Amino acid sequence: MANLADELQQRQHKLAELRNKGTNPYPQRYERTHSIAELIRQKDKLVADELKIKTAGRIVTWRGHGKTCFAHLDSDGTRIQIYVRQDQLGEADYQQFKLLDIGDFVGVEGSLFYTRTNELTIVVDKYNLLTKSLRPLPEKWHGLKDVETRYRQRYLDLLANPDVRRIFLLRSRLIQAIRDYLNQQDFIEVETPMMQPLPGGATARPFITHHNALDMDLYLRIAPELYLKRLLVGGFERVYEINRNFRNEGLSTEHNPEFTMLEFYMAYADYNKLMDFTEDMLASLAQQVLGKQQLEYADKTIELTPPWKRLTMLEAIAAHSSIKETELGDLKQVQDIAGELNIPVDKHDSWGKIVQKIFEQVAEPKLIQPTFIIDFPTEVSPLSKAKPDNPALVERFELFIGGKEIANAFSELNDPQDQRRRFEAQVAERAAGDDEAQYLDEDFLRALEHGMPPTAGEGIGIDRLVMLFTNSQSIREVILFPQLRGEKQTTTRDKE
RNA sequence: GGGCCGUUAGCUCAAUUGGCAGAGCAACUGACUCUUAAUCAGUAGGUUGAAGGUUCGAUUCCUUCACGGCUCACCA
Repeated sequence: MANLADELQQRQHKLAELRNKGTNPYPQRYERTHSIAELIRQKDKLVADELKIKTAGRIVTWRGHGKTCFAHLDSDGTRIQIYVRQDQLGEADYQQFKLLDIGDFVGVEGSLFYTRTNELTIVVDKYNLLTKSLRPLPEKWHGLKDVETRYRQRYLDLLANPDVRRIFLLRSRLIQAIRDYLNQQDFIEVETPMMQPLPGGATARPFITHHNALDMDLYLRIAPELYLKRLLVGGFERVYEINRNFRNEGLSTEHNPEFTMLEFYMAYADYNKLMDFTEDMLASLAQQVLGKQQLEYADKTIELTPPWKRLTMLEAIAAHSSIKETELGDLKQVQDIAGELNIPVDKHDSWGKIVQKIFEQVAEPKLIQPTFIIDFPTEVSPLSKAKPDNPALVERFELFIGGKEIANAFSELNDPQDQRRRFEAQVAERAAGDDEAQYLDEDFLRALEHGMPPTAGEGIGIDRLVMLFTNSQSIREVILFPQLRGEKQTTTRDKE
């Protein structure tokens, strides 16, 4: 009795035996007087008054002693010990109790006391099986370490590894705190299409799908941007959306094909205002969720207390290399520099694109403390408003923390004629072979022609933010079910 | 897609130079009425990721494949 097939069979036999004795192993409901967490909170009164309680949980440990048994029940991450005695239950019920396994859910009735070793414990008068478990849980002491199993069977990971549970609790609290923060500032949360006839608002390869009844191809969105801006045209002045984007790109420790993005738009603001706003928002979130404004990330301490450093992209390159700003003036110069740095450059790459590549190579990984990189090349920012004094640059920033890009924001381009020219430049790049260049969206241009107020908008990668807040080195650690290759077909043995 | 590393019992891990595949926990049987990584005695559990190859002999060496991790490229 002990390879997996045998153990599964063993548990099936116990299940059948319980059924034969009239036990329903999967009853509908169980009325508790207290959750386990509530028992612990109210323990002083419950012990002093010797009150009868009913609670429920999953059996996670088991120590049998002949005619008594100790076990721990877990409910929603909180554990309590139970003490089961044959002289309390009677022999028949006690023998049946021994048919239970680690992993089963039970409801227990009894009262609280302290053991000799001073552990709060329920002495059980009566129990009910609530769910029979047919597969063994991972081992109690070493837990579950196999990364593949952790991701494929995340429920086991959550049961076996308390730190994993904490990460996803924190993720939930962080997202709730973001909603609270924005709602307090008069933002409204909206939902825009995930399936779009044209994938817009970012430079990325999309997933494509097909609607049968309409007989049309649709793209899973790579960004909600163009729809959110239509809402600004429609008179909503502060909107945000927290939802999934889909990009058909490679996977890495920082990229999952579907990822969660916050985008928000603020009318009458520009990118300078958004930098102030972002500093305050992230520092407030850290204070609220972590209780402090410092992050421990990869052996470094990150200080989120504002103000944060603001550097133009050209200044950042100069600050982190021996390149001078004046050496980045024209296309030929940056092509030469890229060549010296062994940065692969495409023949038709623009000045702006090469400058961005140089920046990513020499400066980006060094931006550990929060840093706004501002004033991007216009050529790589087709939706951003140009700087009034220099049309080669736009009012755009990206926020880097811990060497990762966390946010991307700009003064939104609301001049429909300029926007049309920018789209046309993208179409030309696409024709030249860049399959990530953006599409010309006539419907969006029509909206802009009706008038969008001056607006600043920002996107924040929620997964990466959670990585920072939880000191996680891989995006898979903060996504419950990260994308993996298809699993091998389950073996016959495994199905038994 | 490229490079490097990994895959041994349900879980966590061993196995010397190529020489009988092992331990702890989990499981099963028995003992045990305050244990808590319960204890004690015993039992069982393996297509060493898959398929080939070299060899008297392969967990070990070689090839191909699958899956995972890191990394490079692409991106956020």
